[in-house]
Amino acid sequence: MEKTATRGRPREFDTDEALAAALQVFWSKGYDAASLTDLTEAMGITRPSLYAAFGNKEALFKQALDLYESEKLAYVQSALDAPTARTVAERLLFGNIANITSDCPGCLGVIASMTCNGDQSSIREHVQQRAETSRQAIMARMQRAIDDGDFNVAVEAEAITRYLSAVFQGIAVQAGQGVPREELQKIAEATLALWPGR
Amino acid sequence: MEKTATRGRPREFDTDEALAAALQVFWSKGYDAASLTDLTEAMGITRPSLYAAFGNKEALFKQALDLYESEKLAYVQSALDAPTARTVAERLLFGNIANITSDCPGCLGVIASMTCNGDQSSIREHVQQRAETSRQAIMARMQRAIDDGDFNVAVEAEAITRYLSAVFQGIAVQAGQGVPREELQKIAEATLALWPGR
DNA sequence: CGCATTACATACTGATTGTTATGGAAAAAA
DNA sequence: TTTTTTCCATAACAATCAGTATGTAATGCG
Repeated sequence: MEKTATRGRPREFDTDEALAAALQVFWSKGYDAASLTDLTEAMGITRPSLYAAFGNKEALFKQALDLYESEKLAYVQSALDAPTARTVAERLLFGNIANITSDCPGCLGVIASMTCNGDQSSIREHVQQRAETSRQAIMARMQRAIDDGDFNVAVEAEAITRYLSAVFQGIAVQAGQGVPREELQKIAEATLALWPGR
Repeated sequence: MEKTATRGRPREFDTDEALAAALQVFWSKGYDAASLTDLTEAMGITRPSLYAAFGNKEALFKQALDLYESEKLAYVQSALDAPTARTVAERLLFGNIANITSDCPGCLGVIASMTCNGDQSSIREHVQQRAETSRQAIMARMQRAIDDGDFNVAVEAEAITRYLSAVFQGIAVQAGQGVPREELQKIAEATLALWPGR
């Protein structure tokens, strides 16, 4: 733990605030398009301070992603705790919409996974790995729902999960295109209206 | 028409081939990430030749988008000609998957609309305008299907169109993440299994 | 106080971006 | 052939990118 090594000149900015500002930038622009100038201006710090505090751009992004997950994606856990497959889907979709339309349009996960398609890009792998973790959790929940008899037609856990993810991601794409929240909610409502079971 | 103003030295490359190569690059990398070096190498021409033949990067992209629409999106028209709402959806979804998994993963429209989120970026507007045109056509088709009694539940044309678009885009996103074709097809099959009507 | 340590501010690095100026090569028109 | 027009090849352009070297200011410790 490096809690209080308060020797030398103290920092003039709050690390958490700066990270939140960086998250905002990454969220609205994506990884590649977010330049260090954009970041430092939004964070209110200089380049050397950024590197001293966060390492480099990639490390900063990963820390911003941590913040994003802990702050913005609490609804995923809430969804997993829902009693039936339908309510799981309901919470996921509407939680996603609320999350998406809160500050900036679009979903950071979707944005980042498409934005940085350059070469090796460990960022891409990193984002996808996190998404995969969530997907596995949702799929396990769907399997339990199948065992519980939540569905009134035969479904596979993986297929229904990928289907739900597709609607989820499509909503994020359309949000990024400027589609208003009410229309996004209609997508979610339509999905739930077609949902095969309780 | 500027067909044969064959005065002076003739071109040493085929414009259509070069444009097809450029499309390939834009498709796999997106607009911003596709550098002039990437483009000229893939096209087999030099930078000045590119600028003489196509104008600049933005104009090249728009011409590549024209080629993309005419070559790859024929299935949209085919889908609009389908007899029922269900078959329209079927052709759209499977046509999309076939298109997506043919050469490079991902959908150029989705990729481009998310990739270039920088500032004004007329590219973004351009892509979205084309997508909007397709969406309007699909929505009109869905309205006709409603009038024809294709649906067995009450639906709005805009809502069902946006829902279908969301699945469509979600499939493209997952394709870009490397999800194999069979899984994408399961998404389409699930969507059709839940489709409310004929 | 003086010293060590840490952070800030300015300005720079080398690489890469899209775009273009310059000079030579090739082919039709004179 | 000479001229004219268009193309290709090399190399440069200014701007921007991520990342740093350097010097100074501010703190805690002795």
